[in-house]
Amino acid sequence: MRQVAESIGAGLAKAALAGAIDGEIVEVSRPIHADAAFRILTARDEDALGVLRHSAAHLLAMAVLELFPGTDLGFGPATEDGFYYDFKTPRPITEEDLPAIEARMKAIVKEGRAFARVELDRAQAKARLADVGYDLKVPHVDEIPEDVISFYDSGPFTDMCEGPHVPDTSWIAHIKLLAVSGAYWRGDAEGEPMQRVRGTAFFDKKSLKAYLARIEEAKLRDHRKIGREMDLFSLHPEGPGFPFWHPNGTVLWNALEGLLREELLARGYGEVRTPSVLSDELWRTSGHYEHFRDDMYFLDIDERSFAVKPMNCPGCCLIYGSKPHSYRELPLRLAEFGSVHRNEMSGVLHGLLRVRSFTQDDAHVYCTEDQLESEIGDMLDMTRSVYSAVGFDDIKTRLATRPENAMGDPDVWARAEQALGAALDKNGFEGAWVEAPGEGAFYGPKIEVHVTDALGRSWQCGTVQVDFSMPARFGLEYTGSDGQKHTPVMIHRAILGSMERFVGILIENYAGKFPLWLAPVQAKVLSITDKQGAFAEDVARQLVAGGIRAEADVRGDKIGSKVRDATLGRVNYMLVVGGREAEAGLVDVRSRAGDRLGTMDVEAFLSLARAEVSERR
RNA sequence: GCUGGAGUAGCUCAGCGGUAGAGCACCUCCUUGGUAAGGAGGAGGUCGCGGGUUCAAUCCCCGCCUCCAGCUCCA
Repeated sequence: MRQVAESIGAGLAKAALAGAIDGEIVEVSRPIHADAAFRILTARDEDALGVLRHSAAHLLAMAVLELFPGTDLGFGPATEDGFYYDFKTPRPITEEDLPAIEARMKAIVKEGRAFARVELDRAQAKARLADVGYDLKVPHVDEIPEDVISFYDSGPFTDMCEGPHVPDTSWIAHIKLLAVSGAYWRGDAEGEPMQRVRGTAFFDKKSLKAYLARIEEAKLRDHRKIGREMDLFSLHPEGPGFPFWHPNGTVLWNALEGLLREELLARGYGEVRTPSVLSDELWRTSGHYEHFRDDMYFLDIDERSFAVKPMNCPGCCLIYGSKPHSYRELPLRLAEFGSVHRNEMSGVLHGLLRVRSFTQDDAHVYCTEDQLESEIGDMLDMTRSVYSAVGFDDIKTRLATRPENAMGDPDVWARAEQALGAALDKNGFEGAWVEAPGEGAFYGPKIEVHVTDALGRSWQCGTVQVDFSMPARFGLEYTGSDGQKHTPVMIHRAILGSMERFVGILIENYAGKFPLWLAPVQAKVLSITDKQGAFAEDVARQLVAGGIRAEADVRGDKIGSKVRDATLGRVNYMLVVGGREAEAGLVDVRSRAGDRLGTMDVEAFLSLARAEVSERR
């Protein structure tokens, strides 16, 4: 392939880091067979970064083996953000070792060691692994389906690896080791403990720097830190994973609920509330007891066993089943801001992003199979509308299809998957969704909705799931136009997913600098001297009466100090009142960003602020 | 749940076998200053919890709890 690249042009040959033959990515040194479809990858290709990073993982292993002789290797793949390699070293690697490892890596980069592919059979592969002391990988050879097993040699280093790689180590100049952490051989907690060194690599210095800056920026935006600074929420040892919402955080929560309720009303939903504690039998009927009892909280009351709800759907099904239904009522759309509790493993808890009690902006729609596509379409439309209002316009979707252990008729599955796909196509996601084969729930296919935040990070939030199982389990029915009883299809959907998690994501997305309609403190009236104290407080009262969340700062500090505090407190508008303003009954308005909007009367500011709130700017 | 690390004032952190410190925040007083830090004073701590070692433990040891970084998991 290198010759082909050269024949096209010397520039291309130089830029060629890998190629693709019949869709499979390989290195440029690989021969091209007759009639093969091929392309040449340069740093600009999407797949190129993965090749570079996997090569960087090898580079890391080279350095570690040289610095820690006797190290055994685990796996070293590229990841979304970089790469890692798992090691079993004679002595533990610590953070302090990373600079030395990185320096050695950079020295090897300068050597420009080639990645030379060697192909062996199974027995040769095992012998070679044993020879270099990679004991962990020996049994793995038997699990490789191909008969030809490839190794990549770079100087004294060799590794069993599928490839492909960049031509030589000089390509991997822009690297950074980030962390060392515990891992297990093949991710098995019972297995061999290992150490994972993580890092990242880019083709150019600028991208690497930008990535590292993004990590720093993410730390500054950590919702746990901002949550404390803005007094939004707190967590306590008395309730690990159970967030406490403070007044400021509850403002955010209520604003989001308000937004969702507007949409629910417009889209023909009814809102319901169901109890948090329900009898065991319900959870046996729904199937949750069987599948998820380890994650549920149980309690005994009067010799009866109850469980705290881990999901809202069974309760909603009781509402549906409380009376007979006609096909004329369908689709029946029931929404619930439902608080659920799940006993997640202690190690996974993380601020608001992973909790044990959370509130889903849930809804269950009972409909016929024919109505699936239009109902799902409306849900996607609502998703787009809500996300756009909170500032997320970059939305990605995945369609998770029938898994191995699926229940129900495969034809019904196929039709449902078709309906989901069609709904995606017709609602602005055409060409923008990917299929995730086999990742659906056992009871039905689902759509996952991911948003991209201001730092380019992707978060899974919304979900739309078709359920062929639960209506039958609960014996739910409707009478069709034929006079016969039929079982409805049920759709579960959540737009934000979890209110807690979504607020956490929003905090990080905005770095706490919320648009006016979400901001806990929308305006602060700052007095310049004590003489304006009463006026400042009166202005704040007028603002509150006018529907704006306002406070007055009448401390004996200087105006500069008050501006600074309000700015750090992320208050959207500062209304400065000194002698001139108090005299004229005006306020001097300053935005959070520092723009001076001039003096105006309170009514003028109110109408400006109200417009901004109602438009959710 | 597993591996490793951490827990000292509201926050960020220093200290370290002889019962505790700074900055910011808070309170009081002085200052009344026009758009990102005016000054002085004061208050605030069972050094995460429980055991042990010691004449003496915030400090050393053991157990637990919580948090952090990963792993794993996420209906």
